[in-house]
Parts: sequence; structure tokens; C-alpha cells
Amino acid sequence: MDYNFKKIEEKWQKEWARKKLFGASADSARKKYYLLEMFPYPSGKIHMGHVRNYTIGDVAARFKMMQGFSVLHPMGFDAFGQPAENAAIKNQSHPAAWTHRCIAEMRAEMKKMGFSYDWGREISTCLPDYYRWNQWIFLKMYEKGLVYKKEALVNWCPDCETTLANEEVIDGKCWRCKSEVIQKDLEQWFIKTTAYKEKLLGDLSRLKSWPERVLTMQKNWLGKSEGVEIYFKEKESGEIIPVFTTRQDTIFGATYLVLAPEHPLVKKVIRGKSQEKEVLRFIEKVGKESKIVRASSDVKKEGVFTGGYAVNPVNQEAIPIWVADYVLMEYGSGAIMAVPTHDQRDFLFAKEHQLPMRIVIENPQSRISSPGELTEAYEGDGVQVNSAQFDGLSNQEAKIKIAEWMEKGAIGKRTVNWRLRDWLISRQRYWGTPIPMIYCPQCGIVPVPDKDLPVELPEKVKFSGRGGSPLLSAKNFVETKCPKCKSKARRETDTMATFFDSSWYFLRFCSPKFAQGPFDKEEVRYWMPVDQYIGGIEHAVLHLLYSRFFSKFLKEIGLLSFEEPFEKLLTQGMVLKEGKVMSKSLGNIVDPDSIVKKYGADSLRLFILFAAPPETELEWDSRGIEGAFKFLNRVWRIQDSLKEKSAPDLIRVLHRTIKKVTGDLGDFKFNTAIAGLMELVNAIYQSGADKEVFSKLVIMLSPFAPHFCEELWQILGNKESIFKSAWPEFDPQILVEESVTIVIQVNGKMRSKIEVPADTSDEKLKELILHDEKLKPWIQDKPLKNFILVPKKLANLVV
RNA sequence: GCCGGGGUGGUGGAAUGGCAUACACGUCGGUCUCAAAAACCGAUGAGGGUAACCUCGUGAGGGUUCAACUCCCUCCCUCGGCACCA
Repeated sequence: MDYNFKKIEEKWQKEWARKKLFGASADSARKKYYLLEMFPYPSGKIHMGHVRNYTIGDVAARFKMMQGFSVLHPMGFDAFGQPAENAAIKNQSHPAAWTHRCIAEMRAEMKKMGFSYDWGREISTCLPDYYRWNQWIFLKMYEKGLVYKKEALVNWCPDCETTLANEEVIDGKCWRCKSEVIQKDLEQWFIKTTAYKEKLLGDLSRLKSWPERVLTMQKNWLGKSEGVEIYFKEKESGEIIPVFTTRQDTIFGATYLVLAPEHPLVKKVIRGKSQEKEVLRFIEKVGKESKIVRASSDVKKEGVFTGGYAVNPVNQEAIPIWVADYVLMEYGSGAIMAVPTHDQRDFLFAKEHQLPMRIVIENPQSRISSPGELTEAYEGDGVQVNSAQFDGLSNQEAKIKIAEWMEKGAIGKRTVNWRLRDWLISRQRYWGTPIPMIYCPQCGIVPVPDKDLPVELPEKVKFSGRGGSPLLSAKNFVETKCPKCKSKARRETDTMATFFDSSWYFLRFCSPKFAQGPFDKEEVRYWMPVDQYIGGIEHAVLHLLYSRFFSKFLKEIGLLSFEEPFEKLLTQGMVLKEGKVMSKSLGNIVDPDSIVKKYGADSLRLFILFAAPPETELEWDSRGIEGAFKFLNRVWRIQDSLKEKSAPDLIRVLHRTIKKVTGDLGDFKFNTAIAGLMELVNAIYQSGADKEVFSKLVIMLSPFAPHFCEELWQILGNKESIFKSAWPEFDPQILVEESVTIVIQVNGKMRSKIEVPADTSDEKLKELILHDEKLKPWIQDKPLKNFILVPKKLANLVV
């Protein structure tokens, strides 16, 4: 009988669904294992990236299940978002209809892959019974003062016609449509993620099993920087100009001060001065430049003198105030003290504009004492000079002493600066969670009361594709009554960023139908945290940071008992073709469905895991998939020639394989686990196997090729599902070899091998080695200087 | 510039101080066949040698060690992240 993958796969997919084989339930008698893969945006079809992500998760889930864990392995859809809306505008359909069709298609394709999801727990974020809890959590945050509305310069994508969070702007471009993001002054909703910045940074050290680069990316994003805020004074008005620096040790070398062009003080300083016009012209010019151009390092830094002076509080020196494009309003206080001798940017700027310089830290490697000799700024450590009472100290000591001295004299204060900004979450789009807020002419901003949730998204709206939220066109939605005073009021028409939806979905999976709250605390106590999370690196900052923030918030209001939602994280590599990411625009997509039709899901699963370790990039290889298919056929044929009894050598190979595969699966080294199984199959082809050995091979292969193995398992006479059977264990007794091969080196080079009984004494072994004929030419009559023996492995003779 | 990952046969990749290149793809040869495919068996880092074997070989150079792909130092290349961050 041939291996008919089509028939087998359909048969078992039906059977598993009928038996609800993968239905999870909290079972306090067993250890739990929550395995989660990042849920997809329902774009229609699954692609190879999904297949890889979900296959990695599926193998781990099935393996844990067979090891006796109570496994939670759910799947759902991150269903709100702009593509649905764009598609609706294009096809004159409704975003909901488009989304539900895509979900149905994707679900069907996932089922064809044989993933072991508990489909009874499926969630969709676009359904009211999900998003009402978005609104509920949002209002809880509002209650705790973590939600606020303010007018600010925000990121605006002209193509998507909506605002974007800082995290959604990559290289100055929209993360989704890649068009250039501009700055707009708008009133928007923000979430105070910065309230948890210390925890978000500090708890990174708890995430011992997260990839190093993800931790680094989050750390960079949070961007903690410790320094001092120093209070300079504007000479004429006496107005204070705070300046942030991490190099307070160089304060005596400050020879000018620079304000960002947007700094509010600039206009005051220049008023009535001869420089006024020139400065205004400069500010206008900088304002027109895009952020990307301004930030590119090869563009020359420009600036103008304001005509004003600032007084340095440490020595009462008056230094010129400049305006320059290299100082950013968004960071620190938008003003810097410039120390050209010890900061390279200041150095270049000072040279260009012939500004004065003063050395205040001696470079121990060079004898330069006059600033004119410098070719670049010295940013390293050294001894303080020209620094009044701090002369002679090392700059590291001076840093501490100067900070203390400034605080005492109230001319400065130790400050911590962060790169992290609050999270802008309002979007001027339709297909998202309505923000549950009401504007009342009498009462102002009024939150929607709990009992009125959910604020449902109205179905009938106009999609013009041009400006403003489509919700504005839904009169019945917009017009409402104030919950407080009952007078006529207006609903907020912005919706939430979809990252809000995905920041807590892993909690919803624990009790997807719970109606009294976002989740059942008891269920969450059992299942959370997620033991293993698997997904793409593109969420290293966005989704993973927001989810961590949510968990910290929900813990603080007493709903959770843990700090970090994801215990272990695996970021899988991308799937490439001819060295490039598969993409529509490059036209190099391999459709998983076509591969399933040709070779079956089991071959696809096997190939995608065998071709590379999960974390590295994977080059798609059409011959590789054939290899996987051939391997399954090779295993299939073993059933035709089973022997009565396996040879003892094969039993040893089997136990060695069990040990290797079990270990490799635990470490997510799927490629070497499969290689181990291939070796076992090769050994079976050499000596023939009995039913016992073959059964164990089938069990070990089953997480990778589940339908295939389930069928063989049944053919072997088993009634119960293979996934209910116990994972094989190896017998260490059998692994103890009777004889061992000792590699013999002379001066570190392999020259001979001998096989000896495992219990040979060291003395006996040494004697055997010294009389080895093969070594004669290498030793000759040179005296033996050293003899190193690694038990049961190797000997090295040094002559 | 700073931070992180990586560099091993024709190809994907194994080996984290102890036989470099497991496993697979590809290529070559054999068995079976009228023939082909499939299947099965075998060879396959480079150079030298009839052969047994020998020499070289994990981005480059140096070091530690009886022994280095593996640890340390310097450098090169490459991928990713952050960046006028004061």
C-alpha cells in the first residue's frame, strides 16, 4: 500500500476534530504548558512565514502533550486594522465582510496543516465580545490616570490618513505602507506607558530565556540616560534655561549654548535684535526639512547666532546663545551646553562657526594643551583642568562631585532622561475599537459607564477614503446623551490602535467566553504566564513592549499575580527565496497550499523544520521538500518488512536516538532531531527492525508528521490516538557500551584508533597504546613528555 | 558611532575544548529494468600518491592549551537594531 497523504491527512483532521483531541482544560493534577504563537492578521491566505511559525509551535505543543503536560495551544485572529478598510474602499464591500471571509479562508488553510489548536477557544478581536474588554481596560487605565488627551506634535501618515505611535514609525516611514510620516499638531489620546518605564527596563533582567537582541532592542527603545539638568540663565531677562547633560564634568568647557529651533525661548531672545530676521528665516527653513533629512548624519549642521547670551551658573561666564538644527526639541530640554573640546558634534559646529573652545579634560594619550591643535573632540576619560576647585580630579570622580555640588548650590539637579514617549493610541479610522468617551458641552470629557459597554461599532458608515474618521458619518453613533447630565453629547469618533487589541489577547485565551470580565482570574492563574511564545522579530519592540506594559498595569490593579507575560520567547527566522524575503512585489512567493496539494502537509512541516534551526533564516528549496517527501515514503515502507526481533545494535541505536531526539525537542533543535531520526531509519534499512522499534520511531516522528504517524500507529494495531501515548524513554543501561573506541593523538594530531572493552583500566590502556604499531613512525625513539587520557574517548601523546 | 547576531564542503546545515564537515540536497558510480523513472547500495572538502597513506583546511593575523570551529586579543566582511539622545 502506498503512502496516500491526501486521504490520510483529511481522515485524521476530521477524526481529531471529532474527538476534540486538542481541547485544553485546567487540570490541577497535571503540570500545565501554555504554548502560544503570535496570532495572525487575517489577510486571506497563510504564507510560508505563518507555516514556519505555527509548525514550530505545533511540534512543541504535541511533544509536551505526549510528555503528559496539560497543554493550552490556542489560535485566533488580530482582526481589526487598516487593510480591511482599504480593501473595503477598493471593492465597495464592508470591512467586516472582508475580514470574516479572510478569517474563514485562513482557518481552513491552518486546519489543512494539521495544527493542534484548541479551536473551541478561537477569538477574533473585531467581535464585540472581545473589544468590549478593550474598552473596559481602557476605562480602567483612565480611572488610574494612565489615559489622557492632549494636543501635541504627532506622527501623521498622509497615506493611511491617521496618526501613528512612535513605535510604528520606522526610519521616518509608516510601518505599514512605508510612506513618509509628517508631523502634525493634533489633539490625541495617549496612554502613559512612561509611568512603567523603570519596571519595563528593570524586569528585562528577569527574561532569562528571551533572545539577547530583543532585550537590547527594548533597552534601546526605553533609552534611559542618567545625567544632570543644569540651570543656565538668559542674561537680559534672567529667565532660566535648563540644559540636560550626561557630561557635567565638562561644564567648565561650555563655550556656547544651543537652543532647538522650536524652543519657545528663541523668539523672546531675538525680539528687537538685529539678528531677529535671520534667525526667523533659519527657523522657517529647518521647519520645512523632513525629519529624515535633518537626522541624516552626512548633512552639515547649520545654525545662527541669536544675539543673546546665557550665564553659566558655575562661573558666571556669559556665553553666546545659538540656534542650530542639530539640537532636538523632543529630547532633554531642547537646549544644550556646547563643549566643543569634548563633544564631536559641538567640535564640528564650533570649527565651522569659529566659536571658542577650552580644554577641561586632559587626554592622557596626547600632550595637546591648546584647543587649536585638536583635530577632533576628546570624549574619553582623563584629569580635570581649567575646572576651578575640581582640577586634578579624574573626570569620573568629578562627575559625582560636580553633581553633588550643583545640587547643593541649586544650580543643577541630577536627572534621568528617557527616550520612551507615551503611547499615542487614537486612530482616525473606522475598523477598530471605538474609544469609549463622550464629549458633553456641560461636563466635558465623560467616560462611558461600564453598564453601557460595549460601545459597538456602527455598521453603516461612509468610506470616502478622504480625511477624517468614517465614524463621523454615522449620525446615530455620534449623537448621544451625556451619561452624567443627560444632555445632548457627542461620541469620540477615533478608534484604538490595533496594538491595543493584541496587548492582552493571550489572557483572553485562558477563558475566551468569559462574560463577567476580560478573563476569568482562576483560569488565568492556572495557565499564565505563557511558557513559550513564538513569533517574528518585527514585534521586538511594538507588541512585546505593549504586552509587558499591560501585564504590569493589570497586576497593579489586582487582576494578575505575575509581572511578565511571556516566560520564554523564540523569534523565528524569515523564509527566503533566492536570498530575498518572499513578497508579492518581488513575485517570489511559494504558496503553502500548492505544496500541501503536491506533497502533503506532513512533508511541508518536515522540510521547513529540517532545513534550518528555528531562529535562523530559511532558504526555500524545492528539492528539499522532495527530500522530506522521500524520507516519509522511506519510513512508510518499513511496515512491509518488519522482523520478529531487532538486532542488539539496532536497539542501542534506538535508545541513543530517543536520548538525542528528546533532548533536541526540549531545546527547539528540530533540525538535528530530524537528522537523528533519519539516522535511525538508515540503521533500520541496514539491519531490519521489529514492531517495537518501529513503533518508537513512529512516536518520535509524530510531532513533525502527525497525520502520517497517526495512520501508521493505527496500522500497527493501536486503537487510541498516538498523541495519547507516552513519549518513549531511553534505558541508560543499554547506552552503556561494552567496548569503546579510543582516538589516539600524537602531539594533538589523530594518528590511530583502538577499540577496547569499556572496563579497561587506565594502566592497561596506556600499555596498549604505547605498543600500537601505527604510532611507531610518529613516536620513533623520541622520549614521551606527557600522556593525556580522556576517559573512554581519547589519548594524546606528547613527544 | 554604539549595541546585538553571524562568517564551516558545490548547497542547506552539524559539532561550544577532544576524530571538523553528522543529516540532507546536488553530483558521480553500481544493482534492478528492453528502457526510463522510482527504489536500494556505494563514493563525494582541496592537493599529492598505484596504494597504505601524507599535507593543507572552519573570514585574516596573533595568543592560551597536551589539544581550538569552539576560549582570549587585533582586524576584515556581513546581517539586524538604535542614533544629531546632548
